[in-house]
Amino acid sequence: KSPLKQAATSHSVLTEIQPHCQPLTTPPKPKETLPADPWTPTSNLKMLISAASPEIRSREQRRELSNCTSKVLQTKQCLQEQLSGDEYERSQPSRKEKSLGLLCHKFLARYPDYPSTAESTFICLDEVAEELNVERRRIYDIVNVLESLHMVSRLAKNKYAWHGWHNLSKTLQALKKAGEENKYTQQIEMIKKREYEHVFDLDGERNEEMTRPFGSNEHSEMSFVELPGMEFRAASVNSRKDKSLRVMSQKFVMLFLVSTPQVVSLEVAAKILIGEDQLEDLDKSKFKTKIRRLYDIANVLSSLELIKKVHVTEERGRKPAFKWTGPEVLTNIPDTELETTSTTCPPPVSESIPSKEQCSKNLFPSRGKQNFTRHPSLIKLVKSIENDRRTIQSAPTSPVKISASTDQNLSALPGEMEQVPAIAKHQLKGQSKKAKETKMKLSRSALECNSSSPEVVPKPEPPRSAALSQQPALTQPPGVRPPSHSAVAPAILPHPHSGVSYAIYLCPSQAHTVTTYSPSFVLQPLPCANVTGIKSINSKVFNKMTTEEGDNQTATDDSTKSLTAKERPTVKSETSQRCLKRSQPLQENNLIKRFRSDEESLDTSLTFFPSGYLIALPQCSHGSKAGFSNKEKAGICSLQHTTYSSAIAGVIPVAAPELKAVPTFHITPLNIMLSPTSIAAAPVLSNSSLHSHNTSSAQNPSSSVLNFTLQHIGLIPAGVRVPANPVLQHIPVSSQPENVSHSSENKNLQEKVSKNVLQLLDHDGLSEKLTVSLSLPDPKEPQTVTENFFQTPGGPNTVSLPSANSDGIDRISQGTLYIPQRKLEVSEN
DNA sequence: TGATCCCGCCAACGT
DNA sequence: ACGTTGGCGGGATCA
Repeated sequence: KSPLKQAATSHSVLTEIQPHCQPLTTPPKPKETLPADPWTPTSNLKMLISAASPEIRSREQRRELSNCTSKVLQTKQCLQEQLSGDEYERSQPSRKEKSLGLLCHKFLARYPDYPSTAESTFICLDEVAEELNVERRRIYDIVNVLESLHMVSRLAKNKYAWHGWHNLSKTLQALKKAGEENKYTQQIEMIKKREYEHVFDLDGERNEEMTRPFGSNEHSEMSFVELPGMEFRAASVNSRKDKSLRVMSQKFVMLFLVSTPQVVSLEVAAKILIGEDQLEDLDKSKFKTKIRRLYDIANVLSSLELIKKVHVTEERGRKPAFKWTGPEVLTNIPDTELETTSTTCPPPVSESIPSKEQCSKNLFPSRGKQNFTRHPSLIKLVKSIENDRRTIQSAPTSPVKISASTDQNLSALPGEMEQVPAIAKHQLKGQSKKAKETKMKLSRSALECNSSSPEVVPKPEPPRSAALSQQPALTQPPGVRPPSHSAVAPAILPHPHSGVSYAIYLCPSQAHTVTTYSPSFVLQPLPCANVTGIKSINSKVFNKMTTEEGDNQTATDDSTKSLTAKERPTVKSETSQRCLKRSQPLQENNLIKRFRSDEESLDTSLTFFPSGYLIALPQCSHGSKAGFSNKEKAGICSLQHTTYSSAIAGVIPVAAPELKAVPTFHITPLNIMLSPTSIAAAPVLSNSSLHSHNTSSAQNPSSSVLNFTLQHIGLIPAGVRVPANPVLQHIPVSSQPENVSHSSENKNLQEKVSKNVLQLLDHDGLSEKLTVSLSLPDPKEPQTVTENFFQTPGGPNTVSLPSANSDGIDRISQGTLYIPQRKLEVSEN
């Protein structure tokens, strides 16, 4: 039966959070107080084995950590108790300490992230429940969600198998596919639209589409998505049927995977999950219940760091939402490879380091059997990382609940079974500073092996990254995104002033839900994207809607802007400071206030821009692997800070600066959320440096590489090829003149910039070109195109989207791309 | 307050 | 009949 609330039998160190210092409530069974791990009778043996297992050691570390924090909590509680006299019972286990999320962390901590595939790790629900000291009911909640991700599978009653993160990549791909098939993208838009109309339109006429928005509802009851090779196990004992939570969880995840700003509000999710087939009777209580369930799911997903809570600010006000922070999921991967290729998905806390093999293999994620020669520098890098890890994990450990066979496997296949300690980040939040330091130190060591400047520029980062992320981003297997945005960002952002050219590729499939920003306040007189030329079928609706929204948003925009500007000072760039001043709005007080209140939570309001990819066409590494200079880093950091959402979209693990040593493309996902402010205050670099870089750029990437890259990440279909260097192509840009350069000095740059090509690709692979006229950057601000692009909305720079190829525009108007000027703000916390 | 979401009743199942 | 699962929603907490 479910244990009594207070039946405090601490079997696991992990349960130490449970206050044992409360005398009144329930006399805690003083029974087993031995701190040792009573895991199993063979624990001694395991202990010996684990001495050699890095995995175990790291596990131990993690546990220590959580121990530490929990102890703090404990003492704190005890103190409280003493101080307040008899505050007996209840105040103790604060509600938060019993949260599903925390529980999930504990749960996850029990198992290796990447368990041996040879031996199964089993989960006995009873045991777990007992050891974690919770009712079994709660474990079900967790397990059900994990099951939906195929991280566990049911073997028999009360018995599950733990798979860890092995399957996640595949699962997500499957889910994404399912989501696409289910037309979730459209559904989301539908809901949003409906909602909008509901608010702003009082005229009836809404019900025709309300009832049957999506023509094909044949499926309508999309059931549990299973993985090939996974299902048999489940099938053995699983009497499918309900699985509501599981299915709900999957659907929820799908929503993230198919929506372009990967942000899903609870409300929308609930509506879709409720009514996708059934008539939309806005049953209040049903809705409420759904929301409750979604919270449950979200808590687990959050523990997995697949999502993160944010808030979207829309016309309606702040709405709870969640943002996908999990790995980017590629779509165009053939099923065959889906099944055979086992891509690894790194667990949240990036403490695991992929093996060399993984690293190199994943460098070119999921295109299958292609064999790539590892670049020497990469090998070196990986090696040093591995060394680092060994050092880090050299601490002795105590036994862990893993089957002995697993352990042996681990030692037999070092580097293969990387596991990532899941730290109870919740508990660590208060110690984010420390964590950050640790993280920085570690990342630095990694950076150093790359010979780049050791200075790691501290940057504002979301609180969530307080989690100990002991490994630099570059250690993440490609195709997967490290949990911490900051980790990836540097890589995503191309050298700020290298004079590199970029091609912008928009992925139409993502363009559906793209939102853009409509500047309506003084400081941004120029629209960032002039899409008026696009005559979309839907345009009427969206125009109307977006316009109003834009107006409504004005106030928010201001504050947003200020906020970002305020943060800017972190950037060590005199020029940027100048810039900042220039752009600093009058409402400084306001800003500061706002900033202060949000500085912890990084409540950055951001604007989404059309998704796509910024692909740097590097001048082949300038001969040296010269890392970012401090200044550069600063610039990068600042940028990354304001564009953190792009991190999620990381398709290619360009992440590590190290990779610069390898001639490669920097592909920056343009899942950009820009805050107008950041744009205005973007760092400025010296002209000279720009020019020098420009002139020095001799080599162009071979077109084959480019094509490969594009194909690889699914931007273009296999057959299609694009010119190696768009910059070399002269494409007349008509709209350019409007965006007047402020100085002739900049002409060169301007020309270069304006020649960048925006390539829109169709699902079918029919690609059309659109030239993007990237306006000339401010003469004094010789940034790369990338930055120009970033700055566009704020500064004098503008990007005119549909400037040339009318054909392409038409294509867009077919419905593949519309850019509602809805503004979406996302803030953490 | 509203947003969160813990708790545990109890029904549907499985054995 | 009894144990497992897990839907569900009241109402406690949190912000």
